[in-house]
Amino acid sequence: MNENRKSYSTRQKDLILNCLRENRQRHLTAEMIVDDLKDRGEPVGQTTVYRNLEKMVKDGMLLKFAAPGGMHACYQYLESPEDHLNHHHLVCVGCGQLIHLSCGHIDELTAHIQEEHGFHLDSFKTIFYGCCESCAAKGEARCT
Amino acid sequence: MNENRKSYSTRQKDLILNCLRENRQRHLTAEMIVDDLKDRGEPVGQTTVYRNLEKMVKDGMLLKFAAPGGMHACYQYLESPEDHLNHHHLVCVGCGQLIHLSCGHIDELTAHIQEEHGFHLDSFKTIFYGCCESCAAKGEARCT
DNA sequence: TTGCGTGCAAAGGTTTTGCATGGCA
DNA sequence: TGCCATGCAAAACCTTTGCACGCAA
Repeated sequence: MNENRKSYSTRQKDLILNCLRENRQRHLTAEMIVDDLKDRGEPVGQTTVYRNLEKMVKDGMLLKFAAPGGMHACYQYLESPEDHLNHHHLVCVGCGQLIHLSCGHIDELTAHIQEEHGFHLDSFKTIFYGCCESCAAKGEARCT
Repeated sequence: MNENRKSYSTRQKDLILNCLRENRQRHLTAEMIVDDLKDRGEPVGQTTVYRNLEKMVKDGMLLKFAAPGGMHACYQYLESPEDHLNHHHLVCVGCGQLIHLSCGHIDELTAHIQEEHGFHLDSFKTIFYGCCESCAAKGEARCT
C-alpha cells in the first residue's frame, strides 16, 4: 500500500529469490518453494514465502498464474521487470516448463487484435497453454 | 468415470444451465450461481452446483478457467460443444466479458508456433486476457 | 424398482491474517 | 531505536467427499 516503505534485505528473501532463479525455466508453487528450502536445511515459513511472492509479483519480478490442472498459483522468475513487454509465455501442460517466446508473429497478432477487433491484449496476463515438442512426442496424457 | 451412465433431467440441472445461458457473455463463479439462484427463490445446494459444473465442463458445454486476479474457477457457457475448435476466447479483465473470436490471424499464429517453435497450442486451455474497447475508454483500473 | 441426483455437514487443500518475536539499518 | 520481516497458529476460502435421502425413468 505505502509506496515509500523501506525494504530490508533478509536471509529468507534471498533464499526464496534464489530458488526461483535456479528454476527460472519452470514454474513453482508456494509449496514447492517451502519444501525445496526445507530440504536444503534452510527452512522458511510458508507465511513468509507467500508474503514475499506476493510482493515480488507486485514489483513485476515474478509472473503469477493459475496451474493448468488444479487451481493453485504458480510463480516464475522474470529476468527483468520489463521482460514481459518483449515476449510472451508458453506453458507446457505436460511438464510445466515455461517457454519465453519473442516472436514477431505474436506481436503482429496483438496489433491486429487491437486494430481490427478493438481488444487490448495484455501479454503479461495472457499465458499460452499447450504442449511442448518432447511431451507431444511422449504422448503425455495431459497433452491430449 | 462410467461413460454409459444414464443422465437424469432435474430441476437443479436446468436452473444451473439457465443461469449460465443467461450470462453467456460473462464468466460466472460457482458462488455467483448459488447466490443468483437463491435470490430467485430457487436455491440449489453448492455441492450440486459444483458437481453439475464439473460434469458440463467434461462434456465440453462450459469453458473453465482461473479468474484473472483471484484464484477461483470461472465458468462460461459455450454455444456448442465444438465451439472451441473454431475460435478463441478473449476475456476482458475490466468487465469480465468473454469475447469469442474467430480470426484467421490466430489460426495462422497457432500453425506458426507449431511449425517454427515446436509448441502445440491448446486453444481450449488458452485464454487471451486484456481489455475491451469500452473498458479501455473508461480507463478501467484493472486494465492498466 | 433401480440407481443417479441432491444437499447437509464435514473434510481437504491452499492462502491469508493476528500477533508476538526477531532482525536489518 | 524504529520499523519492517518472520513464523506459529488460527482463520478464511474455495472445492471435494461421505452419506442418507430424494426422485426420474
